[in-house]
Amino acid sequence: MGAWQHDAVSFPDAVALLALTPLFQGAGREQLTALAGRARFRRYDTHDAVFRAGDAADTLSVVARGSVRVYRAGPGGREFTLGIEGPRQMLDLAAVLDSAGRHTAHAHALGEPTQLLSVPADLARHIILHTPALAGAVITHLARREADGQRRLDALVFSGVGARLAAYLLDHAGAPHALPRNSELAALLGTVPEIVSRKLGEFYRLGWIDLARRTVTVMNPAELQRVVTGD
Amino acid sequence: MGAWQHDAVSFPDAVALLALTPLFQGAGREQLTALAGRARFRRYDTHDAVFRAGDAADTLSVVARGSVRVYRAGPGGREFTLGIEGPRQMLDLAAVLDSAGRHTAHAHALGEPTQLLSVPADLARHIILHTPALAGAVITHLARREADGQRRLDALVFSGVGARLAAYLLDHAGAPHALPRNSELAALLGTVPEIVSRKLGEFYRLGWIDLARRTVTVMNPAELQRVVTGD
DNA sequence: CGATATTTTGAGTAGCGTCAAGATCTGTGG
DNA sequence: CCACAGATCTTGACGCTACTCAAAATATCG
Repeated sequence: MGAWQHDAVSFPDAVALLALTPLFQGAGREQLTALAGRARFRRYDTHDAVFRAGDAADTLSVVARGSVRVYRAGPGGREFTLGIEGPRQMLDLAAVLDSAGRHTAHAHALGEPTQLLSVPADLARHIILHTPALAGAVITHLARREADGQRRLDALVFSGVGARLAAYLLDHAGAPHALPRNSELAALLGTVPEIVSRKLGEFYRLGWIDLARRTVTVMNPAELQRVVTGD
Repeated sequence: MGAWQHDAVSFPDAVALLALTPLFQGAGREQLTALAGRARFRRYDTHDAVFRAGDAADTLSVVARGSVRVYRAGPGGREFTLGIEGPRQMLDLAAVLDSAGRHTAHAHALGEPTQLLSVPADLARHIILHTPALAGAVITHLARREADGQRRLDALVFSGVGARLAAYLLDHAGAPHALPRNSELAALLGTVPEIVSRKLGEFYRLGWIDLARRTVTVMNPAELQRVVTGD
């Protein structure tokens, strides 16, 4: 568990953060102050658990600094990453909004000292439901996530690791991009680190990507795209 | 495309159907009549397309009779079933509620002559957003679907076809259950018909299920459960 | 009873996961 | 700046699962 702190500066910071959060764009000052009034900052060190599957989803958290990885755990220590949420993103909104909600995934802090702002779930729920603009934003957000989820499902069903890795590379490599560890990539793609290593090596040998000290550059987007599409 | 009809009896029928739809439980008479006033019934024969990926999601449809399979198409004619919606269920709610929405999946009618009630998307959206009880129901619904989607994702990542089939059997076989075609099962589980056939045969030979004329009965739930969990 | 669809089964293949060893990287303390 | 320890990456060898293609068996329906 991470240490948490709540100091005098919290309140204005909380209002400012909430005001910048995409999902709370439609909120008025009144709602923001109500939320901020019961909000608390917490700080987490890298790898601290933010929540675990089975925990009651009684607070809605917004990332203030750092990032949080939400994942499911499988047998043999394998993990599957559902998402990595950075600043201004919310954690497991779905579980929090489902009134009987329990978290169905684990989440832990990544990278830099991570700071989250948490507000009680029932308050967040109440305010969201009674502010049409917020409800609309939340619904749009959940709808998009469902579409994303469907895309991920059929990537798993219809295509192989090579295709999923190629898609990742095309997404994240307009500019040269610092690759995460192979184990993180594997968790993102639904495979194991060894396979990621082999596929990366393969793309490199084909000259489709350049790879130096964990920095990747896409050299041949067209060929990668062909792999995504399915040879 | 299916033939459609709109007759004099439509309106009261539409109000009645909407009133029974789980998602519209929170709607008042006023909202129901507004929706029903612009609703139209359409009838589809088996295999008629209800919508296709890429179509504008400009109407929200509720199943009145029959059922509709929503699926994504992969290479080589393979399909992956996202869901089968029966009476009082809504079709691809997520796409309809995402304002810029286009359908990202295909849908076609199944079984009996299928009848759908469709209301314009913008009207549905407007009414939902301005009725807190409705917004709440929609949000809860989308949240549950996200949880379902996550469960399906990790079933694909962490377990094999055998485990997914066993889970299906345990879900649908309190009572003896009429199995769908192997191709439908395959689309549901993310595999191909041949594998479904083999796995069913295997469970049968082990005595875990009984299988006669496409009617399956679970004989040994404990062993099937072990397969789901992961040996 | 015949025609067609569906299921079953066999045989071959490709992709992925596992295990284990070796190579490379990273950070630390001397 | 170097040496060392621990982590991470790479690579090989192997087995298993699932997919493909094709043919035979069975079921379904008129």
